[in-house]
Amino acid sequence: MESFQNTQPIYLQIMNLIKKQIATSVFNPGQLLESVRELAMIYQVNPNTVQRALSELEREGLVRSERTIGRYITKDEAAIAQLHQNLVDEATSTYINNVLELHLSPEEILTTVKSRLKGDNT
Amino acid sequence: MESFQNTQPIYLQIMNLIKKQIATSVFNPGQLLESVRELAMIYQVNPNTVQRALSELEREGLVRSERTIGRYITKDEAAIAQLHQNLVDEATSTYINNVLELHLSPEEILTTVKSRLKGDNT
Amino acid sequence: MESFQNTQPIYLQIMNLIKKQIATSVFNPGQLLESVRELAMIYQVNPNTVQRALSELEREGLVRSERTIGRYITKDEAAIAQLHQNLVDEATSTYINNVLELHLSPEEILTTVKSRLKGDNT
Amino acid sequence: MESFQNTQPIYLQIMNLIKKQIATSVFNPGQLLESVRELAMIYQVNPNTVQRALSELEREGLVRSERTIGRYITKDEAAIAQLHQNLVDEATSTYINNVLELHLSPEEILTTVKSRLKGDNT
DNA sequence: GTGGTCTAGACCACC
DNA sequence: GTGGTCTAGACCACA
Repeated sequence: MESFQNTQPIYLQIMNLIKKQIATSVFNPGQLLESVRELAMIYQVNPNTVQRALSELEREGLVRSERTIGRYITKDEAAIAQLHQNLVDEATSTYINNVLELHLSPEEILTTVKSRLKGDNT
Repeated sequence: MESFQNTQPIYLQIMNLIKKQIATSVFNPGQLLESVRELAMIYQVNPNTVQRALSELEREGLVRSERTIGRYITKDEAAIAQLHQNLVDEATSTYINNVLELHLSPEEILTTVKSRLKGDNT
Repeated sequence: MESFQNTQPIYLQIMNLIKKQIATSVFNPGQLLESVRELAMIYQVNPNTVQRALSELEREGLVRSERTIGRYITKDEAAIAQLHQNLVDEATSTYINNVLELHLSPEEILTTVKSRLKGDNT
Repeated sequence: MESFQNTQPIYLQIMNLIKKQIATSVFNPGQLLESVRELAMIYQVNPNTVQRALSELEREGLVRSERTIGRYITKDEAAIAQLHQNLVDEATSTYINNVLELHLSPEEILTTVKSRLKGDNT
């Protein structure tokens, strides 16, 4: 049985977006993040939703909050590297599961990826 | 600017599910599909939603409706092969865009996929 | 320098209250808890505040939430025993720090506790 | 029924702080206290709040005000000894009530305190 | 009915 | 200005 309506909570979407930006150095280690209110404006969501996303990121050690100042991206570059690796692994797992369900063999998967990487079609 | 709240319409989700089943021969070419009512029961959705999904599939030539009898999967095996190819390509494009955004080089992508295919960790 | 206004967040107070009730078998292992709305009525706070307290307890593994049904106290009796031990240790630490600040020697502390336990004055 | 939001009035917090300092000879018997204004600076609170705390202490006989000079700690060493005893007793009562609520037997309480006093883990 | 999420708006302490 | 907490009220999916 399938479960439709897979609407991922907005705070999780924001978390993942920021994670990606941390992992790809859009936000640099130790950098001061925009304030909750600014991010809420940017993302067009309620400040509480941003607050929750950032609290979760703090719990995961990727962000450190400093009251009366703001939030900093972690300086722990090892943690950032680990985050990056996790994102890559997750994307890869999802992809491979997808194409395995389409009955592609490992060899076919590799061939597909290779040809896609050579021919630079979007 | 990001757009959150990406609830994909249920009829699209059902379309994609059926496409996958056609492409992987869960449904065979020329096979008679379950009725709209039955599919609605199976997927736990409104019959109108199933109806819409099937109409779209018919527009794409993957399903053919025979009034008073029901709906058949297309016998056009070339179209099915093409569908399969499209699904693979789409998944591959999405994946590669994802990891390119994570700043992986083509070589790193290949390495990642290979290692994931060898060590068959879920 | 002292920091006055030590107002502990309500959701933490509720967490600690429920923890104590779990540790002392007011709530039994596996028992179904009152609903968020009921607890909000009982504690005279907003349902969101109760929700937060329970989410934290779930994160600590003391409560398990079952959607459409409610929340259960964990069946993990080892975890409950550990919780009980933690509460005892915390209370003891706080107490001993207090009386050490009052310049009591360990012998005096023991004497005080003993005499308090014999003479059953409240 | 529980009552949350237990913000203890600041003047009470200051009273208790000064009591502790009297009981532990941070302030000596007969010593001249800092002025209300100075204490307000030290504690970062409104002078009225300090005023109220000192008035209460005077009512309890622990402080004596000498107009145009200032406030003195009482010279009554018996009163100070009694104060010290009260603080110890109060802390002890609170602690023992806490652990009794956690269903510890008197023997277990003693064991817990002893072990905590030996292993001096903070 | 249940838990979960989101919004809008408020207040607080800190600086 | 900042982060943090709380309320009131709404909507959703699930059963």
